[in-house]
Amino acid sequence: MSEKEPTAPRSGERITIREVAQDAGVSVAAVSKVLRDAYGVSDALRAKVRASMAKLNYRPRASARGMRGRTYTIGLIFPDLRNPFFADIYAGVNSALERTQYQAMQGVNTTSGALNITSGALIEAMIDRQMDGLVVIGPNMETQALADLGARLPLVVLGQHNHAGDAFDTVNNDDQLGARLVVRHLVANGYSNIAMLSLSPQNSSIIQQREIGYRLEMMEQGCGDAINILRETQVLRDVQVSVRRLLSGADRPEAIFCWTDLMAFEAISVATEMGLSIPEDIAIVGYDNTMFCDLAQNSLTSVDQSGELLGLQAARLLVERIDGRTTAEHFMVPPRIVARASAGTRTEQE
Amino acid sequence: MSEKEPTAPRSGERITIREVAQDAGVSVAAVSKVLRDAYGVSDALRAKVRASMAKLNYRPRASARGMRGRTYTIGLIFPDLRNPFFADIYAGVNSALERTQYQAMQGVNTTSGALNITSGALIEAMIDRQMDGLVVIGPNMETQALADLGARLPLVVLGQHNHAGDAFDTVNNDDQLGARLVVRHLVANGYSNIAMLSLSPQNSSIIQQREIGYRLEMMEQGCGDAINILRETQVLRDVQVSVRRLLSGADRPEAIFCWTDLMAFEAISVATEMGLSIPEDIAIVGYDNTMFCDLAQNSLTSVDQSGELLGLQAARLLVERIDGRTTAEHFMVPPRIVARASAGTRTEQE
DNA sequence: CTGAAAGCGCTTACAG
DNA sequence: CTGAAAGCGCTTACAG
Repeated sequence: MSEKEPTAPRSGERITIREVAQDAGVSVAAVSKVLRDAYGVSDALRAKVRASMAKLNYRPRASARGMRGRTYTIGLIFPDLRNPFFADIYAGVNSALERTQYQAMQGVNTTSGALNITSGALIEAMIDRQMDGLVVIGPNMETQALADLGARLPLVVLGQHNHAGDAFDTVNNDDQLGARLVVRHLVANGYSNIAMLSLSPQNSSIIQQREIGYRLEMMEQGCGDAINILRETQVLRDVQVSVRRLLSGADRPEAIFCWTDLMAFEAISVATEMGLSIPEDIAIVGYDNTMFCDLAQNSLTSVDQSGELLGLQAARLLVERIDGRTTAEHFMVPPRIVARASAGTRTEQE
Repeated sequence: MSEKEPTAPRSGERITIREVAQDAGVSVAAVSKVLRDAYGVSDALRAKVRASMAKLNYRPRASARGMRGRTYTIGLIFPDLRNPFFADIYAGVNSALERTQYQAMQGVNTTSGALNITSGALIEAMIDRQMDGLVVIGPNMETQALADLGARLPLVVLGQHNHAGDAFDTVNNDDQLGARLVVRHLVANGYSNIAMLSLSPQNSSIIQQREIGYRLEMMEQGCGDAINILRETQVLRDVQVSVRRLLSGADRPEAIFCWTDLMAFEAISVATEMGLSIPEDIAIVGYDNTMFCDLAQNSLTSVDQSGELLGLQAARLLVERIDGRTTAEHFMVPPRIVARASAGTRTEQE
């Protein structure tokens, strides 16, 4: 190799724990202890080692540490990269990890189109790479599969309401309440014939919770007869066709509650193409309160689920698990409706 | 630990190379060779080892491999997660890696607001974790800093036009041509007073190239007098203020070329709020051809830079570098304009 | 073509 | 509190 070293460490490549030990005049084991903030080192020794580490610009190699201990790396598994909501979660995870030795490495689960099953490949790849723990986001996995995974390594699941004993922690937005808030808001604004655009297949407990919330609140608001759940895949083409059919029908609803902003934007698009005005002809509500909701061309009423807080809690819980907690914890964040023009007060038509 | 093993490997935890060797009746070194597809093993031995690996469900540990050889992990560094364009790049990287042993791990460079400098922290964390190579996307780093990084490990830079000898490969969209295409398209559709909304600080060579393309083509089209470049940070608030000022002025341009779709969506929002119609009052063009361009409420004319192809090439080049190539390669993808309503044919006003 | 041995850079018991 | 030795699971020269 013809590599030139910028700061030219004497031995050749990278500074190792051995060189730090030599420089500080202590044993390799002592340096290791300082590195891990382990119990049983004098302040004097710690200071000497710290000084040498700084002087030599020492950085431990995660893979070597992982051979016996931890890699100080946690895996983050996203279901998708297109939804800007995930950026909030990521920010939260990072801010929780900021003052720790942990670093998050992210992977996106490649779901094959409409099938949308979380493949084990990425998870196995992360385990092969010795992740100390995993945060899995919005997985389309059976609860049992998650429990099995949680038996193999520390696991926090974000966006899954089903528990499985102490196998893993969960962090969730209260999706049932979120859906209720949407219905309440619409009813308060004068809408009663409210349809819901949901996801197919609806094996995700998030979807299930939102559907339940929608149903229950519709009934409580006396709109039980109008309950109408349309389930569609995430494929844009399919969504468009579905929405178009819904809006063309004789019994066109007054409002559509879309399970995610991305679908709501599609609904706005179709309505616009059909020459309908929002919310006069059709009110639309989304979920996630994505940054695009604020744009005037969307002005989409949506449910904020505090993605950053969700990510923060998930990372915090995972580090606790890595540090030895073996009982499950479940964190739930309250949703909040953000009102915009797309579901503004209904004005009588004819 | 009270962990239960699902498939119950005899020894306790995970199957190691030693157990495979024992099962196959060969040496540990032989298994290692089969694992690495290394030169010098008989077909018979290879078959035996493969059979044992499959039977025992053996999976090598990346960190152990990394102690002497490779981790078969490459780092992907994104500047941001909010731009859906990056999802295309990610898909391309993954499809290039699909049939290899390599796995991409992704990190997002946390840029601090308007400052937008690629911090070394994430890069160092990736090096600590023994990434075999790095794909850095749209970095705001000096060319020299990239060259230094390339001297430390295999490096491909995506979205940076400046070369530095053989230190790293680059993969780019032809941004200068892309900007030219925008101007040509607008001029062909009847617009001549075309402003450009660019990024500040414009230390990215992508931005520089797009500005150059805009300037040159404006001059060649005889619109040199109308050249007007506005530079704004990525902060939404700032963009809104800038666009509003631009659109309120007495000399309002006929069209705005925005350096990225995200900014174009903001421009559409501001124009909409001001009661202007698009493209009658103001035409708008973006860059990236994000999925949101297709929505009727945006219908944004944009430049497609084939994100997936960019990602694919970057990963391919990186694996070549890891495999020993030491001379630089530079890959350039031609851009393509995608015409939509936001820059449709200009109709005379007064 | 095949294998025994050393070693990668750490952590982990275990002595002192 | 401190350190010498063994070992984590692989790969790498080097013999045979």
